[in-house]
Amino acid sequence: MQGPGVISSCNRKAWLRCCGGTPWAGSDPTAHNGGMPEQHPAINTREMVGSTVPQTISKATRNTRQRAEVLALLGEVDGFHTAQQLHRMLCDRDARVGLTTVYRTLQLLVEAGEIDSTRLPGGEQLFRQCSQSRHHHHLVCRSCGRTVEVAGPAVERWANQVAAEHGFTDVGHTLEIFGNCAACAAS
Amino acid sequence: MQGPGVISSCNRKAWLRCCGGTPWAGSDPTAHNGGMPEQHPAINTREMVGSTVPQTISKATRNTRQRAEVLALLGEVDGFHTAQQLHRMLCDRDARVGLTTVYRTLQLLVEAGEIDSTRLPGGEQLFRQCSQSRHHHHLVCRSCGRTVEVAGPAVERWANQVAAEHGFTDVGHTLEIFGNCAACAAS
DNA sequence: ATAGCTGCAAATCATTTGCACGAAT
DNA sequence: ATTCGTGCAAATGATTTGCAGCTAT
Repeated sequence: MQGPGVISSCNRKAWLRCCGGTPWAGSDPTAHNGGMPEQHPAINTREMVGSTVPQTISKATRNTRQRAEVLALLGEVDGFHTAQQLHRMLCDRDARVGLTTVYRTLQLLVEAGEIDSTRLPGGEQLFRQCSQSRHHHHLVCRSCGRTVEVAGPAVERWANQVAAEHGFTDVGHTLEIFGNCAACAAS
Repeated sequence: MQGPGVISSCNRKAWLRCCGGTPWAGSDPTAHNGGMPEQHPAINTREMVGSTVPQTISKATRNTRQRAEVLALLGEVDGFHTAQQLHRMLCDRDARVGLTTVYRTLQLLVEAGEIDSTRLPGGEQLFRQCSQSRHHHHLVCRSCGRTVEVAGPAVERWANQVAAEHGFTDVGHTLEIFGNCAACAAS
């Protein structure tokens, strides 16, 4: 049943089936990383910093403890995490925030443009406090989740141009690069 | 609750909530297209043809009627469709194939590399018989689903280079361009 | 014959929603 | 005081799986 190690969309939900680890663990059968201990928050790098992220949700009218908790956590962890993971982390630090609230807060933040969200090839939504306000993309390590924000002005231009050539307007795009980072390759 | 018309990840499952239409219908609040009649298979264009798609699933050992039906349908419709949509279409043409089988066949095809699959910003998986065997990307119309396969050698190089610069190996990437096609913009 | 298929029903799983209660303004 | 936020439980909806029966080979 296990498909080849390509970046295909097979093995769908299988990734998160192991609800404890990072969503990347074991995402690629060919990866060097078999299984890391549970509750191991992904170690990430942020190479293009730029602190522009406020400590309150602009759109929000009320500042509650749980929102503060979520915001605080987002400020501490780097890299992408699923709502479930973030919730688990909150539980681990006894932050007492309901899963529902985590989802709702995350959604608010995304709408407010204060956090980034992508999707795992498997379809699960990932969230990350983004340091850049401009449009950018991510280079994500398949095994540890280490993330690098990359800007690709050339790509933006190319995408817009291609779209224009075909008569498309209101163009937007999604682009993520996956790979194994040096650290993981070395280990 | 409605955010701006950007390609953000809000309004998640709301898209497919209306189980009858194409997943694109109403995907963008700012789109010109309100709601098209149900069961309206997306009209698509395929600009980079190249018939390399066999009529049998290579990996499969047995050729069953239902697989043939799925393959046939895939050969007729253009553009991306969800498994559910394809199944509905099969029902409409009295092809009598179970939803489960559609899912299983589609998965087989993806694993065999005979069809393409992407995800809607909302997370649902889309399938499309791809005409190019090489790696390529898609330019998808947000309202009608019209799809153009585009090759972006420069992007491939750029992605690989960026990844390499950061020490990443086994690089892969996903890239989709969304927009409103000329036809939809005109209507 | 017989290993694969198929499809129904039931199971998963992430995410959403209804609703009554608690908290921020 | 109100209105908004919270969280539990239940609902949703796409996708998967168990399993008994059917069918290509």
